[in-house]
Amino acid sequence: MADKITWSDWAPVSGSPSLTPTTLAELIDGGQAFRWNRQADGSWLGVWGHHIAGLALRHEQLQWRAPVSLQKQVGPALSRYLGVDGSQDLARDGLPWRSDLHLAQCLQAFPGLRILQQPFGETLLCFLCSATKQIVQIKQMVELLAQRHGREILGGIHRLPTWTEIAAVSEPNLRACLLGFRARYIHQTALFLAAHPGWLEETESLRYSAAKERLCSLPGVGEKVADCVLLFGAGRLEAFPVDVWIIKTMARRYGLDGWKPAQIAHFGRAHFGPAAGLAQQFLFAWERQAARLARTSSIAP
DNA sequence: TGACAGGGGGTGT
DNA sequence: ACACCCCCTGTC
Repeated sequence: MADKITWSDWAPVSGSPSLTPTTLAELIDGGQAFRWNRQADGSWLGVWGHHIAGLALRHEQLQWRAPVSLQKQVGPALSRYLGVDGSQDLARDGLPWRSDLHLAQCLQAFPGLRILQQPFGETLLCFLCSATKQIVQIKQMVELLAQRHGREILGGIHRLPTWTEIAAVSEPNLRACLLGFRARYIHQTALFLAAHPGWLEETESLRYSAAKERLCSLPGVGEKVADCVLLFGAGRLEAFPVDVWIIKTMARRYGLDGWKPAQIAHFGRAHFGPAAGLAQQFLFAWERQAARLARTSSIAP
């Protein structure tokens, strides 16, 4: 399928820090994005918007390539997508790692990890799929949505459907993409967005709290999903999504046993500051890795 | 090897 | 608190 494609040569991603295979996997396949897949040769193939790219590591240096016909647009789009402009380095240094030993440990464990800057509408769609689902399953839904309802880009690879395109799909047909009860939320959201042109773009431009309030008015969007959309799809680093992993990690590493999600979110923003969402990503990566290690070595995390 | 629970990046009532 | 859908994963 993807082998019909003529690829450009591999080239370094300028501005990217060196990465370990683990951190690269955490960055593009760790729950921020759902359309990166490992290929037989160990490289990654990914799709966002109407872009297709390959990523690979050579001696910890990040390399990229693109289908030759798309190469010109993919280059700049990829830099933006990966957030390698340096702004996140400042944000990262501004985190309270000097006084927070656990945070320092997390930052050190995943050097180069960052927040992706994905297309806003697409991020909303992906996180509407995410409720009580694991990454593998979310990827499956998103892939079906793309293959069945999104326009083909190249070589059998499809982009995700736009909200306008989704509005034209019946709820049963959405459900057939393994969406379960999420199909109704996505269908209703699509109808709302179709009836309110410009609503999404306007939401993206609002300040964090106003944007979050608007997102939460959509069916199927609560605080957690809204924060994910604003963090991973609009670069709002102050968004601090609280999911079961963060609840676990805040209980265990910060002594917040029994705290409710809203309380944890409040603590997170107060403790980690304006880039709380970036801190969240490191804590999240750490907790997931601890769980993986525990599973393979049967040692309590 | 195949069937069978159990539970899963939440949201809405 | 519990239903909402239903696929993955770990077990027997």
